[in-house]
Amino acid sequence: MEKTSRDPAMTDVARLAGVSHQTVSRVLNNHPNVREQTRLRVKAAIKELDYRPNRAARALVTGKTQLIGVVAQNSTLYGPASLLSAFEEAAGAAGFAVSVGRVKVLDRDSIAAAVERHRDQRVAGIVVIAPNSSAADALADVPAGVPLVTVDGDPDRPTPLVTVDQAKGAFEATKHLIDAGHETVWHVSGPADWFDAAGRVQGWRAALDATSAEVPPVVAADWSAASGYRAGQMLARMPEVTAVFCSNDHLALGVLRAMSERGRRVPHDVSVVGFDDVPEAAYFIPPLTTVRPDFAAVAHETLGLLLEQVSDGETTRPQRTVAPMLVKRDSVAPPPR
Amino acid sequence: MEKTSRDPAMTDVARLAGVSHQTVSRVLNNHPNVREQTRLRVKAAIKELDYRPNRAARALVTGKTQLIGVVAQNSTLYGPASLLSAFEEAAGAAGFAVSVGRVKVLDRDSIAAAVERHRDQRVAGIVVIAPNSSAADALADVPAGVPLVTVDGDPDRPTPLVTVDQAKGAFEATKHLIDAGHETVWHVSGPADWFDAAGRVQGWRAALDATSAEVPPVVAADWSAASGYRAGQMLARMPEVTAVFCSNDHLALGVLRAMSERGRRVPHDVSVVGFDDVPEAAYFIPPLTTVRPDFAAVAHETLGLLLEQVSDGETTRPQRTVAPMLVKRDSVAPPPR
DNA sequence: CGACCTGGTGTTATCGCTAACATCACCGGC
DNA sequence: GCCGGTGATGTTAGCGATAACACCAGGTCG
Repeated sequence: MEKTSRDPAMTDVARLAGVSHQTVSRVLNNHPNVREQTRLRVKAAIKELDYRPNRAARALVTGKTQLIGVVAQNSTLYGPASLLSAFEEAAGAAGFAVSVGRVKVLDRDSIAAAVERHRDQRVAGIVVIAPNSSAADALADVPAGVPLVTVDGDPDRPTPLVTVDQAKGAFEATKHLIDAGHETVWHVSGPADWFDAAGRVQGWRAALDATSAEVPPVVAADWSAASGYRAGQMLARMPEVTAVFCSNDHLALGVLRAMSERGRRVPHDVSVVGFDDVPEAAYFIPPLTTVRPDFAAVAHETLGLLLEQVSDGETTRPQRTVAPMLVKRDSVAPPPR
Repeated sequence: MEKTSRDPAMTDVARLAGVSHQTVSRVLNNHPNVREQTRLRVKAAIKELDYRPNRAARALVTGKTQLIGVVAQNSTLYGPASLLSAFEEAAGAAGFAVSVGRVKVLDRDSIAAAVERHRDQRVAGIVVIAPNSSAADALADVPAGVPLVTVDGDPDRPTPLVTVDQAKGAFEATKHLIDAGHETVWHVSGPADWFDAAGRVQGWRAALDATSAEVPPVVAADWSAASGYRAGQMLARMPEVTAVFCSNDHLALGVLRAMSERGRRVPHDVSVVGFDDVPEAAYFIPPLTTVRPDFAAVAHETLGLLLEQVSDGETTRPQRTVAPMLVKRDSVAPPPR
């Protein structure tokens, strides 16, 4: 039986088209100085042979790959998962393959190891989804010279960074509640070491300060519905609580449930706003008013920033922020009189 | 300013160690015929220069890459997301990089395009997460000869496939309810075109048949909590319903909530079992008895099957199944008398 | 004691591509 | 009508690894 012959190479295309392999290369790379007729002949030959350029050979001679490495945590949290998914799509559309290095915990060693694996692969650039402080710390170890963009990372660090404008979203959510007539707004917060959570606290506080509203204590939680439920049980018992801004939709779901169990109707007695706009948010009872981050936009900005670094070596505007959008549904109403 | 000189190559290591580059290659690839002393000298040189082999060069000469392509849907559903995450980890541990090609919808064209992108990259093999029938259909277009493993795909197709044993998990869940004393078990199902959902229906029915229990009509839903809630509202009104097996935990959550709103206590009045064991399941009220698929095991099997194909060209046992585990919590009790 | 193996090493060719330079026909301008 | 420019193409030289073969010392064996 005959062994399957090797994949067609550039010379095979060249032979079929009656040109040199270099001309084939020129056609492939859209060089200007190729006669139209020749270009067509070459393209026909490429199609006929189902020729695909060998990326390894190209990478070898150019010293560049079309690969982007992403370091992400091994979690299924909505925010990071959406971000990753959006980034893969954006990079794919730009002709880059995305290699994902998963990490169990966001600590220094794991992240350093994941970055090393990517460097071994000679990725063109690396994106790190670093939503909490331990992850951000780990980036100090990454040697300079590797194009690197942090997503969801520490806004106080000078590394190139793209984030959702958490503070702005939180500000708008809070202001929306105040505008509805609430005297003040309580806040159920995510984990303190997450930048997302910190930014949302900051925006919430700013909105209260702007109208000289009293600032109640932050109710600390993690990102889970369970912890939102616990926080909600507490808040439901306090009659002065008429408006709650939750750091994400799952927390809000927990609060919604606690309120409902205590007989406090949403939005009639208590208004609730979330953050993330998870797919189910519109099906909560009542449909949840929330803040929608534009993950696709974050992904695009990230890719742009990274490719800028890849080509220029340096970046002029290292930090970019994407404004989220308030999505009004049915969980906000004026306070009861 | 001096331009950063190029990365060290094998010859640089060779020069430093006083050997030929071929000897360096032998050390790197663990060839037997290298003197121990030489091996150590070479290793020291590698370390000193922080040398990393150029994968492009290796791929060029060997014709193989260390890349695995994965095609997955652009969704954040718990099952597929966990699977992807687990696979990335497993492949990473085995020294393979994983390139993810996201697809917006699981239709023929999108999947074919994603597969083509991976073939362009000359991945060693491709994994397709194809949880519903349209995705499985699309695989008919994939040319033979590319190592390919389907995860969560159509069990009736002859392609190499790894799945959770949905039927077994559903069987056990249902049997657990029957063993607790329930006369029959109702089922809230996922979308009919998903294999996961179909397998769970099948297992549920088998368990009922095995004990000659009456088989109530399937309550059809999608995967969302919202649809589970709607199904639950209906079931809660029917006093003869004492046990419900839900096709996933989110559905179960919706059912739980509907039951609670109607004053039917879980597990005292109605028992509920879910599927997936999402992280929050232990924090539902009551903590949910559910079926836990072993995503890590699925990932390992998948990788194994793929690498077998890569090396052998053919596979002997093309279909593998991973048994899930029943996790007993507090949502199951004997029926009320 | 010379032929032969064998473990350790070096030399050379090669993978498929792009960059750089070479070639050549043809053009316009003085 | 010769010169230099320019557009279209071909030729050659690597990129950095592995594979195949060559080589050489030292031991084994007939």
